Amino acid sequence: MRELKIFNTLTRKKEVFEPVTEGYVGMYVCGPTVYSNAHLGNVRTFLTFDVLFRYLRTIGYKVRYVRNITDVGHLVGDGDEGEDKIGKIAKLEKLEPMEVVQRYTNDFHQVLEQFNFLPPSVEPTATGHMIEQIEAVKDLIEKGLAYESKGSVYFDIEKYNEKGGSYGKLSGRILEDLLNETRELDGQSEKRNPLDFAIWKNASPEHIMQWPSPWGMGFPGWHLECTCMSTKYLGDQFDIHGGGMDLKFPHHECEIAQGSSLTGKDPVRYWMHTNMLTVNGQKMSKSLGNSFLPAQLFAGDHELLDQPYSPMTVRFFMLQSQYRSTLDFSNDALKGSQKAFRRLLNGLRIVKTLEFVSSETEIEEKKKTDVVKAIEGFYDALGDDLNTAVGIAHLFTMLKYINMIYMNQLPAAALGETTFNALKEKYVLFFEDVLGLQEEQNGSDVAVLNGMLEIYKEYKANRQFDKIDQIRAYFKDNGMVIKDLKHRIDWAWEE
RNA sequence: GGUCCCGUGACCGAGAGGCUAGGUAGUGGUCUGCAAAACCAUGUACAGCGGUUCGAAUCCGCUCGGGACCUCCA
Repeated sequence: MRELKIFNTLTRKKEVFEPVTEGYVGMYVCGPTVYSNAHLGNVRTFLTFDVLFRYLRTIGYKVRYVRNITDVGHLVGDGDEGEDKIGKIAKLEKLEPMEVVQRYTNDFHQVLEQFNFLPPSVEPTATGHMIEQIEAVKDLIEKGLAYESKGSVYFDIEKYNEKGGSYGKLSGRILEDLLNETRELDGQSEKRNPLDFAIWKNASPEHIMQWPSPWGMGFPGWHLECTCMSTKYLGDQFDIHGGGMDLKFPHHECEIAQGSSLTGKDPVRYWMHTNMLTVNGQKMSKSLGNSFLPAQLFAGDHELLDQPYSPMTVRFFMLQSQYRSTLDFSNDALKGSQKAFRRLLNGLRIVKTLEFVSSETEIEEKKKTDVVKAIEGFYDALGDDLNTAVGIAHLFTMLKYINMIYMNQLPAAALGETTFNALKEKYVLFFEDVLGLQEEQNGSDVAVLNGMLEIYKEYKANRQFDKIDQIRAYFKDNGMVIKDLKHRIDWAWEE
């Protein structure tokens, strides 16, 4: 098994990954609250873990990837006092809450599919784990770490810390500072301490999402679902927990508090947090109103865009940066990625057709080493805290040799058969399986294209250049170009 | 106000004490009916000012600029 280093938020260091159980990885990622459309910022986070999932499998791990859907309990506005997000939309649009949930769950799935994400192993929902959550609340009360107040139940931060917990350790916060800085909010009288958070909320009669519980009708607190679902499917302590940086505090901090209180174990070994996607240097977020919807991007239908960009272009664009850096979203950057991605994509088509031809040619050691280094470099880069940017740099080195062979600038034999085959095999593996990039279909029929190329050849033999230009124009209109090479005629996606 | 992060060439973006990241754009070349593609060559970039060091984009300090979290957010 190749070594994987992960930057662990808990220790603020890169650590060599060691799974709880050899050969197996349990990974949990906080999924979306399905009350609105997924935007590109959300996509970046899920993309990071999609690539991690793919990479872990590629290097031989058996991975159970759990990504939840939050369909209740996530409140609008401040702390524990707002309305349920889904309930609010349901009321506004006069829908059943489950209709809201279904609509945006479908949207979420559709978006992820467009970006070629692998489905997780388990995709649990909060409403589907009501019993587990109620049991967890009971348990926490019994352990003296939670208390009931007016039909709601709160987690007791002070008790937790008295018993050896250290609330704030993930986000680097000091409890005293937090206590001093907490803003006074209305209705906090229900809590003993402003930092305490709801694990069960009392529901007023008009609240449309509620369930019976020992504390009356109500619904679970947001943080609790992740604790219940992660430990249910991955165990009391599991390997990797991921999410956006903005969930570090308080959401993940609360998960640690709940999880370790319930099981006596620190629930997560490696915490990973993805950085934000920014627009003009500012975080893309729903509340700031600067978010892009994938559909707007694909249609080019946004004031900041002057053309559409395909899902794979965007996927590639995001992979060109490291997940812990902010990534700024701009037209110019996207354009560069589009061109670069098409080059790589044409390389994919080409490499699949290349065959080794043995010849008298001597092996060119320098080039051979170059290829081998690029292949190893790709693995090393991904193994170094998922550095896809560096991985892609190595992919471009591989592309260069693929192109040289294809163009007859370098005989395949100069690399030696083993290296040639590795180049061919790994390029496809890295591109498709690890990075999750793929050909984007536009419905062109390869047989028809090849027929046109035959005609092109005839015209060329007859030096009928006007006809040739016509064919070229036709290809261009369809996003393709004809590659008129010395030794062959082929087509490629226009870059 | 508290905690933390970032500022890299025309643009995007890796790296994190000595070793050409990469991509896009530009320029020159090889090739070509012409193109395109491909390949080759080409940029003395690391916000500013000090300091540590044989050596700093990388470490330390200050200044300027930007951002995140502290409240729902991936």
